[in-house]
Amino acid sequence: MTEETMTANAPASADELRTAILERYDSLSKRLQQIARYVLDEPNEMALETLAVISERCGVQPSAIVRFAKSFGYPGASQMQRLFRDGLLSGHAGLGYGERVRHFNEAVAKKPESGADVLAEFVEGNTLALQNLGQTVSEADMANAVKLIDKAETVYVVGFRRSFPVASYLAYSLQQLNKRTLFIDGVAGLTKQQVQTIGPRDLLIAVSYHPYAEETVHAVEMASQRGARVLSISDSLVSPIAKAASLVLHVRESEVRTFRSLAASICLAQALVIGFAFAASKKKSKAHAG
Amino acid sequence: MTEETMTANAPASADELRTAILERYDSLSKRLQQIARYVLDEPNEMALETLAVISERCGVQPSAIVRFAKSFGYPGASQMQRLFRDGLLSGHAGLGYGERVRHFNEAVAKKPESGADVLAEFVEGNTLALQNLGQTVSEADMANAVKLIDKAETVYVVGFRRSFPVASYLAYSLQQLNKRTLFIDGVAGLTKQQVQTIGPRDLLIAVSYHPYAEETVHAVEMASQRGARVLSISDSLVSPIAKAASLVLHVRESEVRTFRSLAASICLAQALVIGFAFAASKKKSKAHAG
DNA sequence: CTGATGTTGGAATATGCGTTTCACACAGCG
DNA sequence: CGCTGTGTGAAACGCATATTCCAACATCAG
Repeated sequence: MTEETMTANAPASADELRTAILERYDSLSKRLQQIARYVLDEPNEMALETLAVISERCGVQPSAIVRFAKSFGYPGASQMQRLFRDGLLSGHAGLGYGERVRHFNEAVAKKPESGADVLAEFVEGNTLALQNLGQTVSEADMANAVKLIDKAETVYVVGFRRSFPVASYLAYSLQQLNKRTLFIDGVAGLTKQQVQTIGPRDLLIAVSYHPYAEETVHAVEMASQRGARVLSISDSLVSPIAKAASLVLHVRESEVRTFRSLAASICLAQALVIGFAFAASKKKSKAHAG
Repeated sequence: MTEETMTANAPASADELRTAILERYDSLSKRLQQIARYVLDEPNEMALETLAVISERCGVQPSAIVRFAKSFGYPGASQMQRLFRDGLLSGHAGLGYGERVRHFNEAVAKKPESGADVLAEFVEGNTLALQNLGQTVSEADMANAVKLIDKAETVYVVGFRRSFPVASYLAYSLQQLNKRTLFIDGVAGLTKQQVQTIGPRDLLIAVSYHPYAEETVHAVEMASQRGARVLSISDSLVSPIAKAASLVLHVRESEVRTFRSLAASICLAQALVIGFAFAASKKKSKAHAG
């Protein structure tokens, strides 16, 4: 039996497949060895080129690749390709990120109605969102954001509804660090009046997610008009608070049963604050020395 | 001329396309803007999912995506997808797995001076905290907490300083779900007066971490004296707000460079809210049926 | 209100894909 | 030398996909 279709014990990750190939390499036929080499050497190509392209690149027939995949227990070559795609998405964080995302979505798709393991879903979803955050927000963005805070004479913070917790955290923490901070909390309907005091040397940190609160959008526009810098934390690069911003930090929150989370945003906010804390302390010690 | 097929000056890289979208975003039609947002926000999906999947994810017809691509000068949507795939490749370009791990470890080892290092640490720390949360908080606890909320006539929510974001999130979300909620926000120093209205059929949700804010502790004591139930979210089972509580949800937050996080607490709060949402909707439908 | 212009959704179409099939090549063995 | 079983290549198949097309719809100027 040359082609055993035992889907059961097929390698479930790119790394597992790699080791499996190395084990069985000697027992493979010449052509299959040729493919094996290519699979080991060019995981990227395997991930996102079509079978036709791959087969041409390594001088093999498409059917041979299908045979190769089957000999390792996959129903077809596509399923094997998926492993490499998942690996590509995962970056260097956890293994099998892509697969976990898919698995997670599938699990959530069906309605268990248990209500109790909602927590488990959130833990999983937020974990994924955090991993994603670490990968999508660049070092440069963080550095620039910290610089914006550092240079500002006064930091204004605004965020309503769902964004309010994030904004309040930012305001509270910055104040704790002795940064001159004004939290636009909307109490007594004084939002506009509070924003109107912003000036060209100040920074407005605006937090808003879809659907974007009117007050926040207005605050951003007003701050921009008055010449202040704007740092936006949002879920889209084209959100109403992103256009006029000097810098946009893009957060993709997990969404569980139509409820979007905030854990990733809180995480980002906190990283921002602490990044600023270190920058500030460094500057201070430098000033003392000089 | 709605669809000009000018392949000549189409953006040649993912970044170019991004800026091109941002430029022309306002002049796009509603549906095309919807797609633009997705393209900007989910480059990974754009890279390796099929048109059918993408169109479903952002609630659009496949043909609309083709139109979008054509409006930016591509002959079809596939050509646009290629950009993102190439970008994905260059992003992780050539880094072997071992090399990536090494790079990551080096980044964590050195003292954090730029923001991204801090972010990476937080992502790691919060991930662990989330996992821990999933393991330590039992289903029974969650179910009981939900029951407490469900039975309460009015839910009072209190939390100051670092706990304020969590409390404000709880208050906002419960209110959204049409639960009668009173957020004790401490505005105008009316904390005591607000708590004094609590009664035996009400619930106080108190959020507090070390060092425990006086006002929160007082609020818990007062609520307990007045015969109300108390649900405490805290970092210790013997904290001042735990003693008098009907139920304590124990959250162990991650601590990075002496700054404690909030991601796990937010996660718990959200799970709580959604657990309640399901319980409420189930109850409602049951009432309708009976 | 009306017509013109641009936009949208969904069925129809055609292309390209992965997969299967089958004939052939080749080695092992009687 | 012929038979058998396995590996291989090329073409055919079926299918999913991207794409096209057209009718219905929204928008807006006059």
